[in-house]
Amino acid sequence: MPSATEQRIIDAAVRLFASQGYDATSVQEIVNAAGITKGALYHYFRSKDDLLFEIYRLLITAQSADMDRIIGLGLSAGETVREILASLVSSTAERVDETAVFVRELHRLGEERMTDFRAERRRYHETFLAVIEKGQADGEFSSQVPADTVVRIALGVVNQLPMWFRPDGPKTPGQLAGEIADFVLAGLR
Amino acid sequence: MPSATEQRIIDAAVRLFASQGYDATSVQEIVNAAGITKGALYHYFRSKDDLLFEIYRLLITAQSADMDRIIGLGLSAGETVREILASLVSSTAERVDETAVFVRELHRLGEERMTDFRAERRRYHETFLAVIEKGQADGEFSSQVPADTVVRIALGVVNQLPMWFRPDGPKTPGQLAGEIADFVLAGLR
DNA sequence: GCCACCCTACCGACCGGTCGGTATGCTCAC
DNA sequence: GTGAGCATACCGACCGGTCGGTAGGGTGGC
Repeated sequence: MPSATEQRIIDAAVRLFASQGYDATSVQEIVNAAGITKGALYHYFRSKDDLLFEIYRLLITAQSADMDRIIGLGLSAGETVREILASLVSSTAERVDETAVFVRELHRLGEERMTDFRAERRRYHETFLAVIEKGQADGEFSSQVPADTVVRIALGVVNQLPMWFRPDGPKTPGQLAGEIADFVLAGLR
Repeated sequence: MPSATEQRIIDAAVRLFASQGYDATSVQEIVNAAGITKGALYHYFRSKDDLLFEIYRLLITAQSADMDRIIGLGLSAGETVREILASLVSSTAERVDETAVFVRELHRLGEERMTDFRAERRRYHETFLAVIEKGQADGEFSSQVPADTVVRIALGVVNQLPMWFRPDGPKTPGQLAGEIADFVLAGLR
């Protein structure tokens, strides 16, 4: 469990990285925004890169846990797809800054961490894929469009969400999640 | 029309920006990759930012021209949507690096250029939106999912394309374009 | 024919400033 | 007293951009 100071560093970093980008944000700006000093930051994080990676880790961990929980419910393919999308859209809408940083700065991951990340994403991807393929095999979904393309489309929208979603916009995360799920499921009939 | 040297600068910059990010790429790296010197680069571009903006400009100009051309064909809503997606997916697949830079470094645009860009994107967005709304009004498309959400989904996939599309992958840009168009149109029935 | 003049294209050493990171030491809870 | 939790001062590397200069080709006056 992170200390209060650690949490403030992460919060400040996420906000700044999201609005300016990782490289354009100096460590000094982060510590100023967090109301601490460099000494404190380097007490908790080994490097600026480590701080970025910690943001990734928190996001990925939460998403994977959500996915596993939903799969565990044992719903039908259609209901599972709806639940996954609803949960993903909602959690992404609530953490737009984290997601924006994540999507934009992914390429900064070093070789080793990139490998780890790809493995985790692949697992996530294939879990989702399996749900759709099962739905297709059972005749619940149409097989007109390959399952992997459907997954790409569905996850693509979510990753792009930070580009246009605004918390003060006309639609609540819940509404949006419903509309997106409706559309994806309509495409699978 | 850009000179050969200018073109080499742009090509090198696109490649480096795509693989490392804008800030992480130094001007020196660009000129080394292009086989020229800093003097030459600053002879053609006023700043590193200008170079980035030129990359955006080329991409946006081409996309808008494609869209206008397709609208001008006077096809049905369904055929228009298919044509727009096919052309967008294909051109994006052919210029993954440009698109990756574009999506990732958008936030670096200054105030004025950002305003210009938003106006152009809005125009693009609303042209696409109008096609879908017309299809819905004519009864060619279902109105179950709001047209703006459909547009968001469709354009979202395209922007995410650089994240996973590989030219040496199993699917050609044409196949992919077809599958994506199929799925979007299936969701609109 | 030729030379003075100029212009575009380009070179590369250099500068002011910024940045990530470190070294050192204080302080206070246990 | 001792280690976790910080603050402060500072370092060296690097970066975007500048600037004085050059190479070479075109052009017009004679």
